[in-house]
Amino acid sequence: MAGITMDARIDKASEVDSRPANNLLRRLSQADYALLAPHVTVENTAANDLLYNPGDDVQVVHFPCGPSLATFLVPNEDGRDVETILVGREGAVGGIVSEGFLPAYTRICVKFGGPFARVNVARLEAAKQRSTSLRHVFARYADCMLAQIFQSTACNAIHSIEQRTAKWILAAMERTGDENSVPLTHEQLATLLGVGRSYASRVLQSFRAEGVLETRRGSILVRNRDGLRLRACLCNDAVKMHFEEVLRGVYPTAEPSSSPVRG
Amino acid sequence: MAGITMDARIDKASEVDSRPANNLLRRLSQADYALLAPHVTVENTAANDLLYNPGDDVQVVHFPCGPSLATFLVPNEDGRDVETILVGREGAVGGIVSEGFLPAYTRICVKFGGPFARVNVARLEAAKQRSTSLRHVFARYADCMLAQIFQSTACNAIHSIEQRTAKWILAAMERTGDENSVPLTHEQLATLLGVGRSYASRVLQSFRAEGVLETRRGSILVRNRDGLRLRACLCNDAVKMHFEEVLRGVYPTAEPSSSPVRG
DNA sequence: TTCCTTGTGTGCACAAGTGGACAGACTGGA
DNA sequence: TCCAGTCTGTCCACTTGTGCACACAAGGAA
Repeated sequence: MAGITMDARIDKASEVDSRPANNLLRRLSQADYALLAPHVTVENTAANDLLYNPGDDVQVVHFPCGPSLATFLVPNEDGRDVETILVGREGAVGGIVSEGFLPAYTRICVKFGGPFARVNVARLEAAKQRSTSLRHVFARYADCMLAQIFQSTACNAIHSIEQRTAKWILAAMERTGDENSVPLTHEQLATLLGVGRSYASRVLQSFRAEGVLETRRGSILVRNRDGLRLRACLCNDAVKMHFEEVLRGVYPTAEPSSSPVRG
Repeated sequence: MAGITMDARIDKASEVDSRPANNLLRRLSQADYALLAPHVTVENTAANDLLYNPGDDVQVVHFPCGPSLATFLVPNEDGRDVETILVGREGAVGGIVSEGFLPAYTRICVKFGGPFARVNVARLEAAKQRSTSLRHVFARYADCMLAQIFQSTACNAIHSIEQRTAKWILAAMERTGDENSVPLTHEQLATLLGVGRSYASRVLQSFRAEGVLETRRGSILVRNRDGLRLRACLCNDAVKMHFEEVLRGVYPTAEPSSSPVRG
């Protein structure tokens, strides 16, 4: 514990690197993370795994790591779920706002499979009670998540399907860190936007005609990211700005945050 | 303080009645409310007063009382704000999720004027630190508010303007306690739904043709509430159910909660 | 009363999005 | 290698919603 400054710095750096690849967890101070560390486990998930169904007791917070992605689905009278927001390595799902032990309102679903860190919500709440700074990080993230949902509400009200399609693809790529592909069928894209499949195909077709992307069976390859940005609404950017104000460095940047190794 | 049981009971009842007419404040135990009471003030507002603009530091929690109504507006690139959720006497606005002292993401606007109770957010947070039960009431409300926004996101994605119009009118009436009128021009209705004015007029016209409502210059008179319910999506009900599970009795019922005085 | 502003009803041409259909193209597994 | 199931591109008729225009109605101020 009482190492010289240099050692402490090195310890801290390597300690952060050994944490799960989730920006929220990595944002915590060493002391704060130490409160959680004994209760953190990591599990692998596959696409379409369900983390919560409406009405489930929320007892575990899930932190997407690396390229994993979760979404909140709102069930609908026809049985069609509507996808609302994406959560990747910048955040967490489950009891973030409610502080747990309440019935889930939405369904939470793994969109792109991969590792998720898990912490029991009671352990997290206990840690929040012990550390103000830890509590604040989570309150700040809750605020960012709220911003994301608000923006999404507005976006669905007024932006065209073309804009929303482009937005969704960019948002997914930012979070996974994948520079140019999204593993998604037209059908899945249509469902998550809440639109008809044939129209989704047509939008992709128009993007393809303009050289913005290519389509493969089951995936979309982005060829011109700036072109896609031009066709997207600004909802992503608005949310990103709020993240930067409230939780600087947590929102994934375009540059892969992993290895800036040169040489 | 050390009165006999009977006196205490009477004290409590009258004490609740003397609180501002906000269901969240009235839901608090006497002890919890006592922590807040010294810091509660009540102010009158007029329609279109702004409580927060995006970027403002959130320092005060506002509790709509009686028929007052606030809305969260998401600013848009064209300058058109998009209205997202309504908050009436079942809730509060400002720092509910963020716990304050962060820049506001949305604009918060008084939709229908009237009294609002105000509490400094730092005072509220201090009270939450002292009382677990008080903290839980607010965490539960935050969860309900989140549910409301999620539902709104889904609603905007898939429900028709006719359904959303009916939903909005019903939601506003539930909250104000006004049994059959909503003070709104077609223009305002259109703006808050994010649609064109002429189409909003046409939807109202069709409702009128079916005997569901009448229109006056600047207000809408509901003639057949069940008919309106039939034409609305079920989003209101889904949110209401979550309120009942999580914060029973806080969501305003159809019956005016005020004076069940007989004789 | 008269004027002037704001709100309302409606017509029209057009854009956006739906939902069903179907042929052809991929791809994994037998 | 072939088959079956899924995914994709495109067509079509139709509904929903847009945006603009314009005449008329209501109601407060002078």
